[in-house]
Amino acid sequence: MPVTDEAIDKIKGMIVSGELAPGDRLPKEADLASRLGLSRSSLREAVKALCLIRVLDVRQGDGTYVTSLEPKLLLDAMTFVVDFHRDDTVLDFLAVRRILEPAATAMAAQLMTESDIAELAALLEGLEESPTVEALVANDLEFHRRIALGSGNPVLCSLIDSLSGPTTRARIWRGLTQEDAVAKTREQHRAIYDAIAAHEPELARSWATVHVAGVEQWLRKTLGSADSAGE
Amino acid sequence: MPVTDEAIDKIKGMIVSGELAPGDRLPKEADLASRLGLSRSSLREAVKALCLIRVLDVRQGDGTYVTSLEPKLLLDAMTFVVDFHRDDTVLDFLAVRRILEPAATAMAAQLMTESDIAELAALLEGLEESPTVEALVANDLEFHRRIALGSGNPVLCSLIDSLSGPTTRARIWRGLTQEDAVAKTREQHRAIYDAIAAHEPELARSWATVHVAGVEQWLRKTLGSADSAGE
DNA sequence: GGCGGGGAAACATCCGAGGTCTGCGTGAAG
DNA sequence: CTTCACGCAGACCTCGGATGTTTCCCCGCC
Repeated sequence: MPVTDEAIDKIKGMIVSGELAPGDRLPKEADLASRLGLSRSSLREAVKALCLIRVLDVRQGDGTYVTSLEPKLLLDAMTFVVDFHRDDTVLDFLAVRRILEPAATAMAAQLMTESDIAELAALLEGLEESPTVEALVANDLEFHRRIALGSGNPVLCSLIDSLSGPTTRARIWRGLTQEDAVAKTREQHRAIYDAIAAHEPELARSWATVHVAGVEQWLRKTLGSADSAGE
Repeated sequence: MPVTDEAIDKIKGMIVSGELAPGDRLPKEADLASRLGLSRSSLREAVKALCLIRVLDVRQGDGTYVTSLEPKLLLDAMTFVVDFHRDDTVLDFLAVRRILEPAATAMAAQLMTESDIAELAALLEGLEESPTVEALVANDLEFHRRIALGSGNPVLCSLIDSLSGPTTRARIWRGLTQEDAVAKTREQHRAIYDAIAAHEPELARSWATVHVAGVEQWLRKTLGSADSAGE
């Protein structure tokens, strides 16, 4: 095994074992390198890798620190990974969302406070009559994020957030701006909101299911026709 | 932004844009470095980082290649991330499993073939009467993995697989080997299997829910008493 | 046709030098 | 006494080159 991978494992081990706690500062490059028995160059590769997944945080002129290791932080890194997936797997991701979002929505219907709900309403009201694509995507994303947040489970929230990555979503909306899809989406968002505001978990779950399934169905049709047209 | 991060983005861009397809080979370090306008050292840091999340695959003496980018490969990297989470977030992860596993089990009940089901049965039979902790964990993990695989959705499968990381699971089992928990778990596995074999999605879903919720409840109690005892 | 040797290519590792940024103590000005 | 600018030390950033290791593949031999 390359020394760099070994270094990654060792640093991981130091964190998992508790030797390095969240927020702790690592020894300086030179010291840690000699302690792990490798060169600074190789150590830097290991640190950079752990940096990409948000486990370490290097600050130039200061030092290298262990991040808070909060679920949100670590799962956010997954967004980066999801970006790499090609169109033919989008449906699989959407199917997972179809499982997670209704559950999160039901939980949110039970847990969201009145002020949370008021903010959700403001979000819906804040959308123009004929919004730009960017505004639409941002609003849609924020709406679902607020609900996921309302589930009270940070892992669930981050996961949903990552799965509906900006790239995927933007790509979908780009073709969805036509027709009456915008109006229908708005209606469904409103229905989801109403169910949450009424604290009706099962109703909220159903509307969320309908909503995601609608997107899924539309996407399936679009991809299908694109396939037959393209090849 | 550091040149290394820039390089990561550029390489990512080359892949997402299609300039580099899965399986393609990257230019050699020296060439790519000069093309991206940085030194080999810095480029190597970028490559190493993308390597950790399984986007690139470097083979000494050969070259650097783009991986298949399959969901399984990329989401497997998440296992690495999940390992970093501390005990106090395990419940949140388990709550997500409680959402995903029943759904996957229901899907599996509809989709698994007779030969798949036969293999699942063999797995259950293969467990000794008084298994070691290692055997128990391996068997349990494999049982749930097969079911997740049977859902037909690779993303869902990998996600479930990652969430029930070996570390977490092992830690749970370590305290669960006593008492009648082993027998109860075996019973529930059997019930899940029966429901799948009978192709009864809703029954399978319910048993899976019961199963995961049981673990969740037990863990909540254990963590609770540990907290009150420890502090 | 099969097999083994040898060379070329590419990555792995290390080292050392200069550059840049940050945090913080110091000291003067208000 | 408080505030702010200055400057130093520490730590990371980037670079270029040199050497070791592994793999691939062509070529000659059996």
